[in-house]
Formats: sequence, structure tokens, C-alpha cells
Amino acid sequence: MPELPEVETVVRDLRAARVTGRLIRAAVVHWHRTVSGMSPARFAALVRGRRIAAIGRRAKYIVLTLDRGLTILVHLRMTGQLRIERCGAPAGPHDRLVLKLDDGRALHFRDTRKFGRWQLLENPEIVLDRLGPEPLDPAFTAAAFARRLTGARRRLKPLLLDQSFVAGVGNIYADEALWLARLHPLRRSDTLGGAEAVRLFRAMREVLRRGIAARGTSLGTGRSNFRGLREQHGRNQERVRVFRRTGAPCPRCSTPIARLIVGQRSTHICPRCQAAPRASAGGGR
DNA sequence: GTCTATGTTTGCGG
DNA sequence: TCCGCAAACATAGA
Repeated sequence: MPELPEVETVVRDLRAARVTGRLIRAAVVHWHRTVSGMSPARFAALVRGRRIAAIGRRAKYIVLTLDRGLTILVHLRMTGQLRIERCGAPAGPHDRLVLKLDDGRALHFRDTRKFGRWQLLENPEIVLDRLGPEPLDPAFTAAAFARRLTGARRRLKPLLLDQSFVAGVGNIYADEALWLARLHPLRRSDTLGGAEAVRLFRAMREVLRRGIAARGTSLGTGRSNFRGLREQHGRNQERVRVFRRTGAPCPRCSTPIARLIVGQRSTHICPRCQAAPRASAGGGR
């Protein structure tokens, strides 16, 4: 579930909780595959005694910069959550990894589906440099985005979800951005005119900013849905315009929202506002 | 109880 | 280059 706005919310929560500057007393790994790239024992040994010098975000990664040249990249994938507990609090049934801090608190990583990953790296750039531009980076311009769009020949929806094309957009915000820009998810990226590309750029940024302002999207009631550091759910689900609103009226024209599958992902559109590309469903092949 | 869908990413084959 | 599919897993909802 967590996309850019949700990860950003967690990062801000961690900073507000003053996790920055804390010393890691110990790491306890309850599910070995949560640590990728090295054994849990090696991870724990390398992390112990290091200070968390900075907390940041790149795409959907939480970046914990440690002292003495190591960085932890945390990826929440579908169901990962971070929570602050008292040190000594028992690990819950889905807690996969715990960092014990030097101030009596512990950072618990809860991940029901076990897809989340923690990597400890000397050179995080090796991972992070493969990602596309940050959509909210002030230096990222509509012109640069338009060039990337026309430089690819792919359908818009899978392209927005491609982390090497643009970093941090997932299924919810891709559908919301395409609706706001009035573009069909099957449109091929190289068929966009200049005005359409600018519309998509602005729409993508707008829905991401709104998502952050609402502290993320928490759909459904399950425990594995997105929550902030202290279990707070986000508010963006109240502001979502098409995602999982099949049959509800389009906020712009009242036509019922339709659901289709694009690139194996469920996709929601207004069939009237988002005109289908002509010719085949492949988008002009 | 059974069946289907799921907000992510990666790697494979065509 | 691009697309479809499967896999990594567990749970919610019908």
C-alpha cells in the first residue's frame, strides 16, 4: 500500500518522534528474509552501536543514514509498517525486525505479508541511482517530464508505475493523476501533445502533494492497511476521486467510474473524461 | 468454509 | 523495447 505520500508520512513521523540521533543498541530479526543481501546475524552485528545520523526518503524507500558510512534502506512493499514501542515490549505476531534504541524505545517493523525488505549498504547509490526522478523535486520540470514521456513508447499507466521512469508513484496515485489530467491509462506516452504532458505532470504532483497533506491513503479496515508511526490512519481515502470507486459518479461529470485491468493492475477511470485511445486496446499499435 | 483480490517489486520468456 | 506472467506471502471481503 505505501506509495510516496505514505512513505513520506512515516519519515516525517520518525523525525518528529526524534528518532534521528539515536544510537542502535541492538537489532533483532524475527523473519530472516526481511533482511536482504546479508545474513540477519551480520546485519545485527554491523548495525549495533551505530547512530542514526539522518532519516530521509527516496521514492518509496525510507533511508536511514547511519554513522561511519553505512545506510539502511527500508522498503515497506505492500504491508510494512513502523511503530515506536517501549524497549522490552514483546514483538507482535507480524513484527519481522526490531531496532532497540538507546533511549528506552524500540522501532518495530510490522509486515503481515513479509514482502518488506531492509538492506544495509555502504553505497546506497547503487540502488537509489537506478530510480527515476523524484516527482516533487523542485528541479524536475514539466519539460523534462515531457521529454521522458515521448522518449518512451509505453502505455501511460505502466509507465507511471515504472520506478525508473518516475520514482514513488503507485497504483492509487497513478489512477488519480490520470483522472485529473483527463488521460486514458492505455494512451501511449509518445502520442501525448505538449499540453497533455504538462497536464499529466501537474496532475501527478498535485495528487502526491494532496496525499502528503492528508497523511496518506488508508483504504479498508484491515490492520495491514497503511498507518502512521502511532497507528494513525491517513485521510486521503476521503479525497480519492476514482481509485476503488467503481460505479460511483465521476466528480467532474457524474458518469459512473469504470474498472479495467491494465498491466495486470486494477485501474479506475471515468469513461467519459478519459477518452480511450483510438484503434486497438493496445493504444494505437 | 471457499474463492478472489490486493496498494510492490523482480525476473523470466516471448 | 515492451508486455504478460509468476512469485514472494497473508488477510479481507464476498
